[in-house]
Amino acid sequence: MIRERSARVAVWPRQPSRGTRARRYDDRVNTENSPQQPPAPDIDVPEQVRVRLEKRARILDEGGQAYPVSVPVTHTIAAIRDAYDGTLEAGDETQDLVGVAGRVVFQRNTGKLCFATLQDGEGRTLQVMLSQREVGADSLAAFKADVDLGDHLFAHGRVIVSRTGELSVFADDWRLAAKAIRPLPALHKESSEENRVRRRHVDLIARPAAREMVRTRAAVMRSLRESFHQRDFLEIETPMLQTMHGGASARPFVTHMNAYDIDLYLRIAPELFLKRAVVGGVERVFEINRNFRNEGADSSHSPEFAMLEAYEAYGDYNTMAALTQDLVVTAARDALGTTVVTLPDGREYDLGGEWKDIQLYPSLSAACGEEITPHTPLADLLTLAKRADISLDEKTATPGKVVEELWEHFVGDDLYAPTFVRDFPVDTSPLTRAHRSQEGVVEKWDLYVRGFELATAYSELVDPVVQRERFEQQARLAARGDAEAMQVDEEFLQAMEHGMPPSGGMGMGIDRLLMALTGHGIRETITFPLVKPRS
RNA sequence: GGGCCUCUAGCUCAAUUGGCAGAGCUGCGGACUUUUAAUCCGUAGGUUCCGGGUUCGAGCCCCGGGGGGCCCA
Repeated sequence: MIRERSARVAVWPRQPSRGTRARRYDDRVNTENSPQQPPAPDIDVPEQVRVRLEKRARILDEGGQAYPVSVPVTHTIAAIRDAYDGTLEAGDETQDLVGVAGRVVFQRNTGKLCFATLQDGEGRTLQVMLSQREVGADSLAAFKADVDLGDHLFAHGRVIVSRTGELSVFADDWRLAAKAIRPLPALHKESSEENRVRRRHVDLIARPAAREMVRTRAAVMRSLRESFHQRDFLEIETPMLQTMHGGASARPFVTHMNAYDIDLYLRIAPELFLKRAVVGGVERVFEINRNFRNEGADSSHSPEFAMLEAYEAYGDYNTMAALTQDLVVTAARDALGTTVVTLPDGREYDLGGEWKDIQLYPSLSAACGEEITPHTPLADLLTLAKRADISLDEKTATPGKVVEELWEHFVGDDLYAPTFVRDFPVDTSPLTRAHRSQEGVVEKWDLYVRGFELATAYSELVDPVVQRERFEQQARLAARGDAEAMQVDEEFLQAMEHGMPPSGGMGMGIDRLLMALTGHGIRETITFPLVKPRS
């Protein structure tokens, strides 16, 4: 059995506070619950933390509990609100006894009658009233001495409504449910975005929008899975640690496996494994899981992000379009209750109704005023890019890459209402089959919402010979210094050689779906995004 | 990668031309039996992100570094 060293905070007996210097403690000292351990002078402790540590120690000293194993809760805050809100008038008292617990978010301690507002995880609140007449002078004094903002408090008593109309538990008994050592931030002021992200646990206590985002995200995940299950898709988990990186164009993270002494890649996409599952007969398959890309981090990119991929045998990029539209619209209805998204700036767009459907080359030609086709020479495209002030790495530039850059610059940013953009260049889509009727393009669409790419889908390339050629092309790109190019995945090619049925495949960024549905940045949609450590 | 902005008490923010580092909330002590961010009186709380420099004197000016944000690519 592995024993982990427990990290406990050393607490010392009450000392007279003298001077203005912050006290210190050493959180590496294992004191095994002893409040008698002397402080080790190592780390500064703010005054408020010191005071609360002293309260904890005193409570333990006096034989009380700062962290009881449980408290006898009989009702949730929500249950009491639901049962009594609107049924009682100011001053009404019931004989209904309840035991309730929550975090203390406001305290109004008057002389002989104290008020505390308890909050649950959803942000619903309930007032507790503690009267000296009801609980006794000693108990009320202890309440004032022991309970701080941020503590978890348990109260037992009758359900009443105060004279000013606030639904309350009129306590006949109370206990500390868990003592908070760190103070809450000021609840009526917004924290800085950095603090919100770095200390999301505090953000979730303090900010309703943070709580809502977590719940919206959960509702979206649940909705997506439900939509897939209704269509008889199976959910599987494919490897996150891969010996080759492939399935997308992106720089991978590299890690090392000691047992085999080999480098492994954190996956950039689950695509190749999901296709192997389709070859093996899992004909409707999806996965929702994390991808990792070793690229920049900004307001729309995170190095670690949640991805949905789905494959359907005997489907194509048209069936995937219908599927995707339904997934998104259903998720909006399930999570928001409407298909109309209202952005924080007041802007609105509707995910319902018909979605726009445009083609890449014609829409680019119209936007930049020049005819651009799959046959437009690279040199002409580069000239256009230069004129539009788009800087490119000419060493690794291909016609398709430049066309996509041009398209994003001239068209992509303005697409707020959902729009499918169809039929992409061949050389940027090595896993996609050639278009059934148009030369020089592949059957691929990108879905744009709110100015960014939300999803992409292909009629999948299933010809193993063409697939091998495309990989070899990628390998040549890699040799020219393109770090995003795919490697030749022999395992995957052999799987394809066993025969993959004609299929449609789709990938969607889950974080981006949340961004599209809520209008917030990616760091708000991810509960605990990666943040740069402080030095 | 480039440009611009930003970092001050636990939290949110001030600080005039370079001239004694402040407020509100939180904390601590006191008063108060119907409060809603309770109120009132008193009080404590600082490595002004870090390291250099200029200056009689730097939160402020200069150089370098770090964190964060926005815009561009």
